[in-house]
Amino acid sequence: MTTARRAILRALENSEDHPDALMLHDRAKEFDPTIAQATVYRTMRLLEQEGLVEKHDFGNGRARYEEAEKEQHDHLINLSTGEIIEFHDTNLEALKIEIAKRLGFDLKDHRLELYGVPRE
Amino acid sequence: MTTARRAILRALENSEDHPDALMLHDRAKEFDPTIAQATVYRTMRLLEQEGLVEKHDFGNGRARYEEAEKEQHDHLINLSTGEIIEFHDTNLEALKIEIAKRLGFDLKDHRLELYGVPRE
DNA sequence: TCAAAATATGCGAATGAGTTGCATATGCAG
DNA sequence: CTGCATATGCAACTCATTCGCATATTTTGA
Repeated sequence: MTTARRAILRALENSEDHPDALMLHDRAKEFDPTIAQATVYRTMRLLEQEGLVEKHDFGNGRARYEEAEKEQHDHLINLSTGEIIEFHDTNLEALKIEIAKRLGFDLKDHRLELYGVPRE
Repeated sequence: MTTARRAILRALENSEDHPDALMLHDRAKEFDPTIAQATVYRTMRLLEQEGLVEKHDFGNGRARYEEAEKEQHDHLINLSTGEIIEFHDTNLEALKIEIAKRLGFDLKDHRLELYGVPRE
């Protein structure tokens, strides 16, 4: 556990949004001003492999991260604002598992993103 | 309509899988041996913007494409083999729309991929 | 507590998918 | 056929992410 890693973890804890590596680098600099981007990338890869962090691709080139502790949820992206809304639906979870089973698979992972615009 | 574009369209028609730009480039070379990668990228971007092609990211860095005419479906990726299986589930479609609505949004697009291993 | 071994860091260079500038080639309208 | 608009090939460029390597920081264990 190094200064750099502590800085990244703190930056992550303080983030309510879904930051990308650049944002995390900026935020981590507050706790360790000399931290390098490469370290952020390396640490995020590590955290992802350890299952402590989830990596998402919301479609604009940069990977975005969130802590993995929370209960299972998916994302809805507001196309008007870019805002990301988390949601959970039990029926949906069950249905995903059931569909995989029907096709002859055990579901190991999944990815669901809804893209929508606010209803006027 | 140029030689290069015809070559790419034929390569696409002949593809039952979900090829990436490199694969399409290789396959298109059969019809136009001098075609450049840049042309494949440019053409795929065009086709995607026109809505004739769908672009997917199944998670290994290269975008993958399929013709867009078919009816709506999602993908299950076999983690053991990389094989991609298409499926359609009406309940799932309805549920996605309903969830978006519940959150106050009109669903414009979505992305669902299931990752699984064959049940032994 | 301290030195050696192990691991992580910062830096800049490298990678790899996708894009772009530009001079040339091709397609199409008249 | 000619002229002009558009597309192509090539090589150079982006941009996110990764890597090599020399140095710095942590950890181990005597």
